[in-house]
Amino acid sequence: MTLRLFNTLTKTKDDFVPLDAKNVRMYVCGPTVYDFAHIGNARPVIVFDVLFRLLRHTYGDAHVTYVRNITDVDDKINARAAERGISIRELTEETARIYEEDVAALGNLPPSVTPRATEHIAQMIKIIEQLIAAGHAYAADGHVLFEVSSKADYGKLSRRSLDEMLAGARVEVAPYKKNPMDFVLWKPSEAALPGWDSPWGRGRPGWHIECSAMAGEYLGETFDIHGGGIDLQFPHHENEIAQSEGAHHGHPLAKVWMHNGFLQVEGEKMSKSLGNFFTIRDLLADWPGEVLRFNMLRTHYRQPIDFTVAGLKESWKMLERWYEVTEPLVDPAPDAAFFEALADDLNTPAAIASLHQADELALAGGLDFLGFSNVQMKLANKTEVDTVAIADAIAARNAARKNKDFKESDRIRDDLLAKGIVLKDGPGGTTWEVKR
RNA sequence: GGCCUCGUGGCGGAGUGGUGACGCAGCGGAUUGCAAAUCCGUGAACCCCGGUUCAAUUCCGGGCGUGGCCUCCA
Repeated sequence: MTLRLFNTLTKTKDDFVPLDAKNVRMYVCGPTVYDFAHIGNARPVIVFDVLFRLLRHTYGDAHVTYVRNITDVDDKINARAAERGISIRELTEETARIYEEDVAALGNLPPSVTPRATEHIAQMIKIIEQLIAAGHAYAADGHVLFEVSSKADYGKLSRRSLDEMLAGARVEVAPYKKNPMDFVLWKPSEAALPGWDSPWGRGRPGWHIECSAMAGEYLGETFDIHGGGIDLQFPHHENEIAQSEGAHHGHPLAKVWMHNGFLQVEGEKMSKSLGNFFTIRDLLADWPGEVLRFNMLRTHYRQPIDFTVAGLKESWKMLERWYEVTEPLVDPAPDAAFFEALADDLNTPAAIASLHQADELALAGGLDFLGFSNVQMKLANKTEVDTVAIADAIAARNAARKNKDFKESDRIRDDLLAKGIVLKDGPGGTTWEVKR
């Protein structure tokens, strides 16, 4: 089985050949921790978690390093902390903790390393010094800026030239910039804001440098896969490339760049003003994490996805049916069709479709492989109801049915239904579930 | 305005130069005291206009529409 991945850099789907099969390396941009993560943020986490699982399966658990950072220094963070009247540290710690809980509830494995930006300031400063030495950056007015014109291939990831970008021309014009497209690597910090001593005075990093620093620290100059949302392609990833390659004598940052598509909600852009803005936490209150995860994987990662309640219901139904079939199995293993689908650029919809044709063992194996455990589904179905009272009612109803007292048996059934309990009479007896 | 993305049946969603996946819903049947659940069966699609070809949903060109980026809202 050969893994094939679509590379945004080349726009082609190529065979994946690791730089070092003993240590396959992947970096995915994590959250800036200033607020709850929303369902759109969940997509790359889930998608690249599946890739992480597939890489571990292929190369061995001990031979894959997956880094997903936490950005805990940012102007949005500063603003939010001031707004809430709490310290920056309190805000970032609280938000990061919630984030970890949320992504765990969605069935994601923890990455190998979860570095924090504020713990890598020294590495950022080092890269900036290297960039200045290499003629890719300049200090001006307390700032350090990356000089985009110094790198001939700037724009190669997003396939746009400097001329094209300037044509759009809505960039911030600052007097200290040589070129309007030059972007900030380091900027001065006033006393009230977080700051670190640097060769350019007390300051704080620009937006993109933290990823270059952390990727370099844990994965080396060049690694295998860099992932993130398509919205990060420009400017974030483009600038990461410029910084890392500029500091590393032009050595490529990542061999394969992968980008997941955008998410919409009920056919519309998710936004607070439209009232269709959902945090992961909101959704977890109403839906098992597995259902949210399954719903995400039913669409190929590069396609746009429309997140709908109807889709969630369908996902729940499919999962539940499968769980009923697979529950007693102990030693599951996915089949070849399943892996072939995943190996083809992470084609999760095709992999899921293969499960409909699979035998029970392969079905259970496929579900397990994709991170579906059934734990939350069971909880969602059994919590906050009186299971003893339900069992009693079922016994009473079955006794009535035996006596052909259907008026009484139907009364009991309707009574339970009114409490949100649906009965199912199967060949093995009567079971129940919570109505949705 | 520039660059890019996507457009498949009621819905979701793969895939392919020629025998039209799969799932959900629907419909028919089995089962059931009646339902629900379950099982079996089943109709239905490739945005528009050109081009290439014996043959296009699939390749090429144009158009229309969706969405994204160009503004440190993923």
